[in-house]
Amino acid sequence: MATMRQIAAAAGVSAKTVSRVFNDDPHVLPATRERVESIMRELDYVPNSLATAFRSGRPSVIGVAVPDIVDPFFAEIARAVERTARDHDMSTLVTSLGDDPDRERAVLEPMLRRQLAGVVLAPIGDDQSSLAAWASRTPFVFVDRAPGRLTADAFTQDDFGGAFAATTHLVEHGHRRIAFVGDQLALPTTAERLRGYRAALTEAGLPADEGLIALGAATREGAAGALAAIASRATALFSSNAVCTMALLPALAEQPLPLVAFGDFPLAELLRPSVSVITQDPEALGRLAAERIIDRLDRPDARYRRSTVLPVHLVERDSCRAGAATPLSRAIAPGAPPPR
Amino acid sequence: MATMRQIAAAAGVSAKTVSRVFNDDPHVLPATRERVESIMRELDYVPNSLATAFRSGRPSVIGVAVPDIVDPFFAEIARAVERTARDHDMSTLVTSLGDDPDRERAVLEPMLRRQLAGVVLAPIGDDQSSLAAWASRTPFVFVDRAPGRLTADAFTQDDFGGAFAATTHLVEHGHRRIAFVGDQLALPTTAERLRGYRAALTEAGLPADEGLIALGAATREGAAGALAAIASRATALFSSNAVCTMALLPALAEQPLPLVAFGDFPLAELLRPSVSVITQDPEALGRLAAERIIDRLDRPDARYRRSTVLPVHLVERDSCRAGAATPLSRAIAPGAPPPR
DNA sequence: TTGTAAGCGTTATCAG
DNA sequence: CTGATAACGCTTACAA
Repeated sequence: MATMRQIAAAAGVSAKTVSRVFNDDPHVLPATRERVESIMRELDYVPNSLATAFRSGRPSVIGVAVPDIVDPFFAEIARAVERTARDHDMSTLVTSLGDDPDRERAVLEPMLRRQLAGVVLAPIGDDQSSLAAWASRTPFVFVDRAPGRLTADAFTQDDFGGAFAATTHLVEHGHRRIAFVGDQLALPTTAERLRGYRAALTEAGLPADEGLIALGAATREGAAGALAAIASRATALFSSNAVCTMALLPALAEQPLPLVAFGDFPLAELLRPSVSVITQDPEALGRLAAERIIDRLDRPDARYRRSTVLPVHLVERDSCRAGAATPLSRAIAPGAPPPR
Repeated sequence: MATMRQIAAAAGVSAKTVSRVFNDDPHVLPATRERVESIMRELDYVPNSLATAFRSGRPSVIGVAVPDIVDPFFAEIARAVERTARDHDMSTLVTSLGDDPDRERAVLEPMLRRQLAGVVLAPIGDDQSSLAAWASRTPFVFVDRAPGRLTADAFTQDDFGGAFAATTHLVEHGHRRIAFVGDQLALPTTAERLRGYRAALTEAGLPADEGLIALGAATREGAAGALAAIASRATALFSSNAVCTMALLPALAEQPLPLVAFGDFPLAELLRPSVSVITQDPEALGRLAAERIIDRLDRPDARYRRSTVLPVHLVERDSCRAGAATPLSRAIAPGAPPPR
C-alpha cells in the first residue's frame, strides 16, 4: 500500500510531482516522468481513493434502496442505476429495505450517513417525512413509488392508466364482475391501481362492489385467502402487482379465473395459460433516476419537473380469455414460445 | 453541512470536545455535553463519513461482483452479503459483470480502486490471474465459481456431486441415453458438472456418447439448437444450470423430455410438469463469503481453508418421470402447489 | 519544470 | 475534563 509520499521519496521528487505524473499533468520533464512511473510500477502504486474522494469533496457513489433486490423488477432498476453510474465513473451502493415500513428509515440511515451523490429509492412505507432532513443533504429520487409526505424527484409509471386498461380489457372480454387483488393500500402504486380499476368499472357502467376487492395477497397464503374471498362473486381477476400474481398462481391452478396482471415476470409467457400483463420499464426508471442524480450533481441549481410518469403497455397473452375450449386448469405446459 | 469545527465554534468548545460528545466519550461534563448536543441538533450535524473513513483507514465497504444482478441466484448472494455487511456496520457496492469475460477486469477495476474490505466475486471468465496484483490489496472471495489461475478464498457448491446425483437419478428412472445441456465449459461450474455427469454414466456402466453433450444453451436460440442436436439420441436431459433450464423451456414444450436441472428457479415447481432440480444455497454462499471478508479484516493473520464446498440437494418434482399417463406436453397449468 | 505550504474533516496523543 | 497539535493521503494555490 505505497503512498504518494513513498513513491516521491523513492524517486527523489516531491509528492506533488508524483501527483502530476499520475494525473498526466504535461508540466513534467519526460525523464522525471519516466523515473516516477517506473517506481510507481515497482511499488505497485494505487492512489488511496478514500483520500482522493475526501479531498475532492465530490461524491462518487449512488445509493439504491429497494424493497428486495431478489425481485427481478427491482434488480433491473438497480442494474440500470449501476450501468449509468459506471458510465460516469461512479459506483453503486445497494440495500434491500425488507417489508417492514417501520424499519425503512433505520435501514436507510447507515447508507445516508455516507457521502452519496443521491439515493434511488423505492420505499416500502407511505410516509417519508422523516427523511426530510436527509433530503436536503442527499437528493432522493423515487422510483416506481411516489414519495409520501415529502417533496422529491420521482419517476413512476402510469399506474392509473395501466389498471384502467387492464380492467377495461377484461370488460371487453365480457366480464362484469372483475375482482381486484393486491397487497396493501399503503403502497401508492396499489392505491393508484385501485383507482384505475374503479374508474374503468365506472366508465363501463359497472357497479362498484367492495366485496370484489381483496388485499394482503403478497404471500401464497394471503393470495389463496384473497382468491377464496372473491371467487364466488368474480368471473375475472385483475392482479395489482407481480408479487401478488406469482403468489396467486398456485391457487389459480385449482380455481382458474381469467386474469390480467400489473407487472411482467419471468416465465409469465411460458405458463399455461400465459399471463396477460401490463408491462413496466424498470430499466428506464433506474436509468432516468440515476441520470437525474448525476444532473443534479453537475448543475446544483437547475430546476426539474419533480414527477415523471412513464407509460405502460398491455401485453395480451392467453390468461385474459375466458376459459375457452381448453379450461384454464388443463392447458399445455411447460412453455411453448409466446404468440409473438 | 455543518462541520465539527462549526459546531465547536458555535458551542464555544474545541473540535475534539465535539468529537467526544458525538462518540459518547464519558470524559465530558454533562453541562458541556448538553450544550454541544443542542447545537448539533440545531445545526443538524452529520459527520462526514468520508473524512471518518479516510481517517480510520478501516475499509467499511464490501464489493459484490456477479454476472448479472437480475439473475435471482446472484441477487440472493448479493442480498446475503448486504445483510451480513449491514450487521457489521458496513455497506455493499454491487456491480454486474455482464457476459463478456474480456471485460471482466475492466468492470472490476473501478470497484477495486476503492478502498474495499474485500470483494465477493462470481467471475465470468476462467482466468483471474490478472487480478493477482489487486488480490494482495483487496481480498477476493469467490462464490459459486472457483478462481482460475489465482489463489483465493472460495465458497462453492458440490457441482460434481450434484450432477452425479441428477444423472444417477435419471438412470434410476430407466434412462440409458441422457443428454448434458450446458452453457460453456470455460465456467468451472459447467466443467465440474460435466465431470459429475460423466462419472455417473460410467458408474452406471453406460457408454460415454459425446453426441449427447450440447453447449451454448444460455439463450432460447442456443437452447433450441442444443435440444435439436441431442433430441434424436437422448431419452432424458440434465440441464447444467438454471439459465439454460429457463432457456430450454420453450423448446421443451414442443419436444418434451424428462429433465433434471442443476439450480432451482422461480416458478420451477409451478410449471407442468414441475421441474426436478438440484438446489443450491446462494444465501449461504453470500453470507459465508461476507463473513470471511469481515474475519480477514478483523484478524489479518488468521489462516483459513481456502476452499469450502457446500452440499446440494436433489428436489424431486415431476419432470424427471418418464412421460406417464399425461404426456409432458399436455399437463396441468399454471401451478398447483408442490407435492411437499 | 518543480517544490512548499496549506487544508479537506476527523480523531489520537499528549499536555494542561 | 478539555484543548492544542499533528496526522491520515491527496491536490490546489502559489512560489521558486
